[in-house]
Amino acid sequence: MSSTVERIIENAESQIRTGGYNAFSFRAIAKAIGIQSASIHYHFPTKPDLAIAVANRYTQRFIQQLDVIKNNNAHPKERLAPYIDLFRHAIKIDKKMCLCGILASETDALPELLQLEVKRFFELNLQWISAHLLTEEKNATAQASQLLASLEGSLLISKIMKSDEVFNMVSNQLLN
Amino acid sequence: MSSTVERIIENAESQIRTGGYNAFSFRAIAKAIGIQSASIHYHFPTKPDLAIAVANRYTQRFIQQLDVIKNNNAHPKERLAPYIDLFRHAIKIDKKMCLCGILASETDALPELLQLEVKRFFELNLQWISAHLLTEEKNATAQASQLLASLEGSLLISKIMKSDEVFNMVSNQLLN
DNA sequence: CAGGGCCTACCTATCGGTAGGTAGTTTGTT
DNA sequence: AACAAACTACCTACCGATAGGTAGGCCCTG
Repeated sequence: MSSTVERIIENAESQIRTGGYNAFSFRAIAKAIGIQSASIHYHFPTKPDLAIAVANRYTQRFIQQLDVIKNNNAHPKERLAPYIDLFRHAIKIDKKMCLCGILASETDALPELLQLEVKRFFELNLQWISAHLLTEEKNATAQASQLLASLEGSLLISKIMKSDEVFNMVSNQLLN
Repeated sequence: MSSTVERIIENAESQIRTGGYNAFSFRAIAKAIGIQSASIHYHFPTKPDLAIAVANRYTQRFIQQLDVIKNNNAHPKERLAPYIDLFRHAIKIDKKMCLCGILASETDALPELLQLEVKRFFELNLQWISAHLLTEEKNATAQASQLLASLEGSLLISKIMKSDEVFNMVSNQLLN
C-alpha cells in the first residue's frame, strides 16, 4: 500500500503524460485516489509544486535506470539497446509520452522552476549518452542529440499514429 | 487588413503552439484581437471546431511549401535542406513548436476529429518524404520516420534548452 | 428589409487556492 | 506514568477567477 503522497504523484504523472501541464487538476487527482482536492494542497501547496515533484521523481527514476544499464553492460555499445528500451517502455507499457517530452513541448507555458526541472532531464540524458554510450565517437555531442531527438520524436509520432510502427522502425535504425 | 476569421485562427495557432490544446481559450483570443469571446462562437461554434480549423490551415500551408520545394528542386537530394528549413523556421522565426508536434504529444487528451486532422499531417509528411526526398532509397519508409522524428524531437529539445544548438547539430547530421 | 457580424448579458462547470475544524498520533514536561 | 501541547493528515465549506457555451439584441451593408 503506497502512501497518499505517492498516489498523488503517481496519478498526476499519468495525467500530465496524457495531456500536458494544463490537463491535470487537483480535483481529478483527488477523485481518482479518493480524497478531497483540498487535502492535496496540504502535501503540495501549489500546482507548480506538485508538477515539480512529479518531474523530479521521474528524472530520479530515470537516473536509477541509467545506472543499472551502465553497471549491467561493461561495453558502451551494449548499452544502446537497453537505453532505447527505456523509451520503448513508455510507448508500449505505459502507452504514454515521456513526461519530460510532453512538458518540453509546452516549455513557454510552464512555471519557471518546472522548466528548469524538465531541462535537467534532457541535460542529464545528453551528458550520459555522450559519456557512457558514445564514448569513442568523435562528435559524441551531436550524435547524442540525434539519438535523444529521434526517440522523443518517434514517441510523439507513435502516439498520434496509434501504432508502435514508427517507434519500431526508428529504434531499429538507431541500432544499426 | 486580415479578416476576423483569419485573425482568430492566427492567434489560436500561436497559443496552441505555445502551450498545447488546453492552453488556448476563446477569451484570450478575443482579448488579443479586440472582440468579444462570444463573437468567436459565431465563426467557430465549439473549441474543437476552432482547433480543427487551425490544424487544417497549418497542414494546408505545409502542403503548399512542400509543393514549392518539389517544384524548385528537380533532384530529390536537393530537397532535404529546404525541407529541414520548414522546421528551422518554426524554432528560429516563430520560436514555437510545430503545431502538430505539440498536439501529437497530447493525442489522448484531444477531441477525436482533431486527432484525425493532426494524424493527417504526419501521414502526409511521411508519404511526401518517401516519395519525393528518399526516392531511390531502399528502406525509404523507415528513413522517413527517422527524419521526421529527429526534426520534431529536436524542436522539442531546443525549446526546453532555450537554444537552437541541438536543432542545428541534428539538422547538420541529417544533411550528411 | 434581410441577413451577416458582432455585441451585451448571462449560464453552468470547473479551476487553484484558502479558512477553519477535527480525529489521531507524537512529543515534551513534570 | 500522566497529561498537555503540538503536529499530521485529512475534512467541509467556501472564495474569486475563468472556462466553454447560449440567447437575444443591435447595427451596418447590400
